Amino acid sequence: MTLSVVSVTVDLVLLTIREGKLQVLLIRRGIPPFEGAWALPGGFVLPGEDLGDAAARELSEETGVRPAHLEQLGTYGSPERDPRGRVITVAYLALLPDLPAPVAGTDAADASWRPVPFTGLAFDHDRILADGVERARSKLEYTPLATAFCPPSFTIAELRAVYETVWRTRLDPRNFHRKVTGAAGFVETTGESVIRDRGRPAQLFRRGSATLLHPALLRPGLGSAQGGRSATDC
Amino acid sequence: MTLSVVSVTVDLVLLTIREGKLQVLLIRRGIPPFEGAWALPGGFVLPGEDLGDAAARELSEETGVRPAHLEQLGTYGSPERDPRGRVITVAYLALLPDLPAPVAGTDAADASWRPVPFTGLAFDHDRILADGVERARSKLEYTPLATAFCPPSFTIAELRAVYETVWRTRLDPRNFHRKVTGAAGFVETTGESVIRDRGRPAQLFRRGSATLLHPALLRPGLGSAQGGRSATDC
DNA sequence: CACGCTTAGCGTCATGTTGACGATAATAGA
DNA sequence: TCTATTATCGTCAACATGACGCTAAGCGTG
Repeated sequence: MTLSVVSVTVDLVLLTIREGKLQVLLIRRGIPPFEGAWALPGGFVLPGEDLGDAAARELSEETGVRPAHLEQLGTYGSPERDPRGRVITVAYLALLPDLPAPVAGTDAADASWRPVPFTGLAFDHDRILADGVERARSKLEYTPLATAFCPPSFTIAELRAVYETVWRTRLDPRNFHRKVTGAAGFVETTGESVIRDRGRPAQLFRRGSATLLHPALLRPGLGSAQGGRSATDC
Repeated sequence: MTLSVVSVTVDLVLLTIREGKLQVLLIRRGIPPFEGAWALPGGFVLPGEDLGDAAARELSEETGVRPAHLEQLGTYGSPERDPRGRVITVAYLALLPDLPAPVAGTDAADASWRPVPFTGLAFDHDRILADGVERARSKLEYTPLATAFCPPSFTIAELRAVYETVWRTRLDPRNFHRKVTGAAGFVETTGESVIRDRGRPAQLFRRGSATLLHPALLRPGLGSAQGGRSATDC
């Protein structure tokens, strides 16, 4: 049996909502291949390092934040994906609130948030980014992960803005309010209230303890069609 | 930056339903490490071979069947998972009908179907198997993948037996019939009918064209609890 | 300070989905 | 023919959903 020796990297799809748009953290590559192109942040897995630890380390290096949520997205290993040789990458997905410090101490050439969709990335990162966005869209349906985009306390309207931004849809504020407050463990009230724009003050909420939404918040529109085939299908 | 050179394998979680039980294909290891222990089938990725291709090749080698469905399950890369050194594995999940030929030309010591749950596997395969079973359970909810366990044509009762076996639940035959025939594109009638056990003859169906079930068939019982944290979470 | 603008949050209603379960149909075997 | 057994259709109450009316509670302005 021929033993294939390869290099392994982790790449991060870091999503946030800034200026009302879904954005992804990209770095501009300072070295070949794809010098000057935008790419997902990432790096080689260190010897003796677990994959999830490598992803958390990269996340910390890039943003300085402790991840509210970091999940494995998929592994990409096409033989031609890296001109330097056989490099497979394990992609991770994280959802972050709008960070106060734009991008903390980063070792990359330069890093910045870019609105998605964004194409022309190095390697197969277009595909990885697309898979990450689709994963995020679908996870908002049946998990309370939308709160990962929010600060510790937030209003229902702000949570709704997360859904509207990620799903690129408009949701009825009254029905949304009913469903969010009705889903067990999604959010819990803090007792405080604030005035965000104009109008009546809104209650502040924090994340609840549920890990799964019941009932789920299904995306409107797509009756039974869609079914975006993901990279993990064969 | 220290470049970590590792070996990459693919491992397969092949699930089927035999004798009314959910079973997984295991091989008995003929060489160290874990000589004599049961393990998931798998092998090294060949140079120049894509990950999905490697999984499909292993599947073909083990079972001789063309996969009805083969999806990436996750990647496992703990530094201690293989005593021989740094080996990370990309796990794939396939759901198969009860194969006529038990296990076709296999190169492994010996291979056989074992009922799940089954523990004591080599490496971290206990974990991978558990993740695969949980993935299969959850995919039955919102995809028509249960038909992958069935032969080309099947009765509603046989499809229900798939759900009952995988979910370890009992389902109401009348409600199940209504939901399956009501979900657009799940199954389509062939016009034929057969007598399986005793009783009234049942219509035969084949898979429909849908890739997503609408509405979904949710597992009964688990109100909002569960939330099995998967290996891909961090 | 009254008025209108704006957003929050509650209520209503028709429709669709779900679980529980009754009723009937169609076969084999006694 | 009768009975056991399974398939399939129907009914009903409880709940979820989308569309949308209505009131509450702030602000700014004249």
